[in-house]
Amino acid sequence: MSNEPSRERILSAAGPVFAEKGFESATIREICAAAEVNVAAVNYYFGDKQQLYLETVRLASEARIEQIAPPERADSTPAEIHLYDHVRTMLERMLGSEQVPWQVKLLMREVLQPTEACQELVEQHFRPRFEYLQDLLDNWLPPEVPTYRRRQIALSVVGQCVHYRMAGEVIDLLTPEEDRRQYHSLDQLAFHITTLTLASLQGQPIWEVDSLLRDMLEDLSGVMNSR
Amino acid sequence: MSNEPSRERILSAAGPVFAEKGFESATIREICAAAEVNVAAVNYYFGDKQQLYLETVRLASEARIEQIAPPERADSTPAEIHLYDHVRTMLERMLGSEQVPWQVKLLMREVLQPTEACQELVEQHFRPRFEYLQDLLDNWLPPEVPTYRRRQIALSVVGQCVHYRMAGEVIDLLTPEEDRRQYHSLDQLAFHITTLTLASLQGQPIWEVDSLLRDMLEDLSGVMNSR
DNA sequence: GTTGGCATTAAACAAATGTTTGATATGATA
DNA sequence: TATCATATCAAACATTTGTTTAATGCCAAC
Repeated sequence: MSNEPSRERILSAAGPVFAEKGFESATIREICAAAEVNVAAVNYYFGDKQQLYLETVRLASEARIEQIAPPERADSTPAEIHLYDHVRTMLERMLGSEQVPWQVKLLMREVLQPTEACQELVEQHFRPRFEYLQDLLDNWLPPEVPTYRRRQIALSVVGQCVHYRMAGEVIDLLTPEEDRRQYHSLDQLAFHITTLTLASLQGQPIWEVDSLLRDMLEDLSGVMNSR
Repeated sequence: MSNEPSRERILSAAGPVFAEKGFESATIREICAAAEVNVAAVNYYFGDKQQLYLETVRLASEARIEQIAPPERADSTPAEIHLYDHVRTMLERMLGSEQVPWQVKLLMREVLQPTEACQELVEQHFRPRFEYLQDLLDNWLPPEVPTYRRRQIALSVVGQCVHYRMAGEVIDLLTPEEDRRQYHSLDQLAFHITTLTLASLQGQPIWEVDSLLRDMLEDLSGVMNSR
């Protein structure tokens, strides 16, 4: 860590600080202290505070996407599993690892209160994934369902996932700790959101879709031990 | 406005400023300038910046809740309509009026990054409404569905609503402006979220629930012209 | 009219902020 | 060795921050 060149040390240190405090409240002095470099280094390497911030956001989104990829599946894998994979990957990117990674906190700030960095973020990362989700949903939607309705359903899926991150602390206050430990694992959240979505698309109540999807997942885990 | 007593003028001015910039980035000087009072007035009336902030959050939640109440319904009104009303009211509180009211922005900040003010907020406002929603869902859930599953379904409903506020700016980037104008009205968003939820509970695909709920709403609007 | 408590004011304070400066060290190149 | 661009440093700079102070204005009560 300490033998990294200064420029990289600053970037590594800036990420968590910007994520935790936001652009305004983060101070160059705190970042430089964490990076063990002189306060003048930020201006020397990046020009000013804002350009350091922009560079940090760029790295954050790339890093988080590359960190967690959806599992590879055989072509014959049923669409239900692909939907489950997508939901679970989304959740894992946002909730994965015991404490929230700084990359996620930083991206959340951009979503909630976009700066210059946001447009790039949407086009490079969000839009492609969102369109893939819409294509997935076509497996169940009859062709006469209009485009705007497809988008709304996809937004519903994303909204359910994002909620556990955005409102995470409030949800924790609303949920008994016992239940949280037991039922808020990545797998179980992904399972719930997938079945609720499938139920509304297939015309079966949730609790029936539950066992269907559960069987599919168990078949898979016989073949490969993902999950 | 100018004849209000200073203390109230400060509170009125502080709301929008805190909402827009957050606690740290908002400055006492800006608030006092907007309120047309001396910089010392905040410390005189509230002690310090933080206590002014706490007071502002308290007022924001109360104001927003009282501003928008769900419509009154006859006892015979079907549960589907009550669910629709609840969803629509939630959406209206968060999205209502053309520009986002400062109260909502402030509460969003608390949800995303809770301070002292958040716990009070949850117990006073969020928990009662959340429990009402869970009770509503019991109309469709068979009694053997466990408590944690009820809560998850309720969280899914809330998550879909909140998403349009939290990620509003990103959703705007993902949605053609034409579609936004045409299909993102309060009524239509509430309609979509309600039917998707009902579909998953009743075992009918969305597009069939659509016409069912639409008929119910039209029956109502014959009696009273809410919506 | 004087007193006394409350409200308001301009000014000052200490601390923290982003940024700049000028000197010093380093290490390759000639 | 001398040269030179790069990298690092402590110190200073000019602002801005929340907060305090001490003086002044106001107005009802006695």
